Amino acid sequence: MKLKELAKSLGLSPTTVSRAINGYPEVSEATRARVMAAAQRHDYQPNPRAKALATGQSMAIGHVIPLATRHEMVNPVFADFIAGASEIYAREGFDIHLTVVSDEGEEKAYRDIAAKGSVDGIIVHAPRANDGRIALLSSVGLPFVVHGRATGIDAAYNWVDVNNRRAFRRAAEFLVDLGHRRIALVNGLETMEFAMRRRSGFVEALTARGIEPDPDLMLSDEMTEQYGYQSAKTLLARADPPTAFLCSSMISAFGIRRATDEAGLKLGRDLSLIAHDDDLSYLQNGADDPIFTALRSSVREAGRRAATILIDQIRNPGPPVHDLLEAEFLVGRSTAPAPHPARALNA
Amino acid sequence: MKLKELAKSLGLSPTTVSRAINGYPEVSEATRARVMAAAQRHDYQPNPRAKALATGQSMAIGHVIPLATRHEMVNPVFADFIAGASEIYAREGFDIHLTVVSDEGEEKAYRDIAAKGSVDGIIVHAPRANDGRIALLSSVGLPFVVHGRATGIDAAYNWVDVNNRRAFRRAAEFLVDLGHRRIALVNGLETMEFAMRRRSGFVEALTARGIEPDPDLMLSDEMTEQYGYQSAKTLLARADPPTAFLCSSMISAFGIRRATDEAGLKLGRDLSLIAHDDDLSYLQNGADDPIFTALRSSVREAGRRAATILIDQIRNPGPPVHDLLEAEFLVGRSTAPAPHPARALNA
DNA sequence: TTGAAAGCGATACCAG
DNA sequence: CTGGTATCGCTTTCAA
Repeated sequence: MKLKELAKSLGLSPTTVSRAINGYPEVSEATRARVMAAAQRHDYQPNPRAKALATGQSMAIGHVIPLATRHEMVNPVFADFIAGASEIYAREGFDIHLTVVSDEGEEKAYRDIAAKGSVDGIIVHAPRANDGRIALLSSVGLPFVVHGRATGIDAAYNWVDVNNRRAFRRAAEFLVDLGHRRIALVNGLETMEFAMRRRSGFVEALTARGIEPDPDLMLSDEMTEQYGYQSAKTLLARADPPTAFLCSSMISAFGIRRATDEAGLKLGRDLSLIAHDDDLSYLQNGADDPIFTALRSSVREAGRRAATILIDQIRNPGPPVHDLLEAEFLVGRSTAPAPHPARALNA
Repeated sequence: MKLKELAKSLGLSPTTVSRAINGYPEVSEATRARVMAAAQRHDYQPNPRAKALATGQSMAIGHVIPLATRHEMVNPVFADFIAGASEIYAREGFDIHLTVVSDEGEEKAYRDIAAKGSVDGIIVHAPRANDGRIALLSSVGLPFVVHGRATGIDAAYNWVDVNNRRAFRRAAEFLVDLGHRRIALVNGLETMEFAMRRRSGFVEALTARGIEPDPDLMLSDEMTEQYGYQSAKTLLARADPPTAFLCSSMISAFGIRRATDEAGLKLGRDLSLIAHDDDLSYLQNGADDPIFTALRSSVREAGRRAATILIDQIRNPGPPVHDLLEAEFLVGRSTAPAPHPARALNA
């Protein structure tokens, strides 16, 4: 069913029908009701491409997700973020236009999307320091929101981020307060902004507590299971192994768990976790494992907020908006002060 | 830059320029070269919506991913599958149109997509038995490929699937051959086709080896970490705990590992894994942890194949195509016959 | 409050 | 081989 047919079947002009459907005020309520009813009855769906061509609005949001070829699997965070965003999109009538690019192809991908005008706005995932994409998008004038932040950018831009620095500072403080002195940081690639922030939160905490951060205990790489495993294995083989791990991803954390397993150690559950919940209460009861639920709720919420901001920017462009989620990266599951499992090695 | 402008700048008609760019034969090679050069120079990108409106082809593939609200995180399999598919799409010039729907909204989502004609084809994820989506899509005549299979469908349709039954049969056989008699199946929701197939492979293997499958040891639910944890915890608390686990997802497997950890057991690495590799060689060397790489390569390959089939169907509709990937679901990492860790409970 | 007609940016038929 | 023009389905002035 197309607009013209609908119009004819009602004895009206396409103009009027279009106006009725799109809620223009200059249509009498009587005709509007008639039109709406008929539209319903015939299950009329306006052709989005025709509409887009006429209005210049595509009612679509682009998500470009970078795929490091070394990644063993796609970062689940992307999916959860998108799930959150799509709740908003669905409500507001936007579609998701997904582009998966390898690291090299990234700039070209953005350029193409902008040139083709296939979307009204873009979500930028996994920003890096001095990220060229931000300048690129600003220059083409396509609204965008960054999931995360990029330092080294002079222009203001929209972003949504969780409070990574604060989360890691707290996590590290927590470990220190449990009595740990040698804490390993198994971090993500520190070309990524979030990893840099996490590291600095970590260092801040140690320094504030009078502990000299040991560079040998601060690792950085793509966060695979393999990476967590190898890192932990290597670290535990040292003469002075760490007694706690602060890790930047659950996937890598599983690798760490495997390594401690193999070493015959029982980790004091010093596995890392991002929690949107702001307090440590679950650490005390431990009834539910909050790793996944917390991660999800945090990332989804970020997706929702980013989508909301982006749509708002599309509808009425204004000054950039920031949104810092007070998410937590919490540590461990043990209710008692953490044991120093590594001592078993030397025992 | 638009076609008309490009044409004018070349002193040609839009018609000719369009023909040159789209590779029509009736253009002299000289003009074509001129046109292509100019297009390059001006970074001309045809407006996809105008093109779509004119041709009736949207050059987009729809992926509809269902999101059970109970899921703690988005199934990473979707992302990896899409990553694989998008390799093909990128090459062939298709875009991805992503729709995330909650279980209830699903049928409507498909109906809308079909009615709006925003895509040239659809990938159906996570089919269920007697899946209504298949009849729906067949009836509207939109090309589609199912990732997985659905029984109870009379019409023929395109699908790509890994050999779940065979994989689980083999996995179970492997465990039996290691000496296990009480093997738990921690399966996915058995309303899902793949889970049903896995279960039947499992049962087949036991039966063939003269072991009566114990219904109490066969669990089915959404595959969360929590589910794996609770299942294992409950099972291990029995008077006659299982000595091995066959599990349907790595996420749940991590939960199982946690439970065995807590029980003071050292799993004989009876963790489950999908591997595209067809032999068991890595079980002997164990140098690398193949869980993630194998999963990824298998699912990505499925994505690639599905995309290939779908695009082919779009271009020249023909009889349905099946593609059964010979992926493996393998068990454990131990090179020696598995210990019976559960005995420790009774010791 | 309604309608006629001119776009939006491409494709494709029909002439030349 | 090249060009004029109708067309795709909808929106949006401009007139009535």
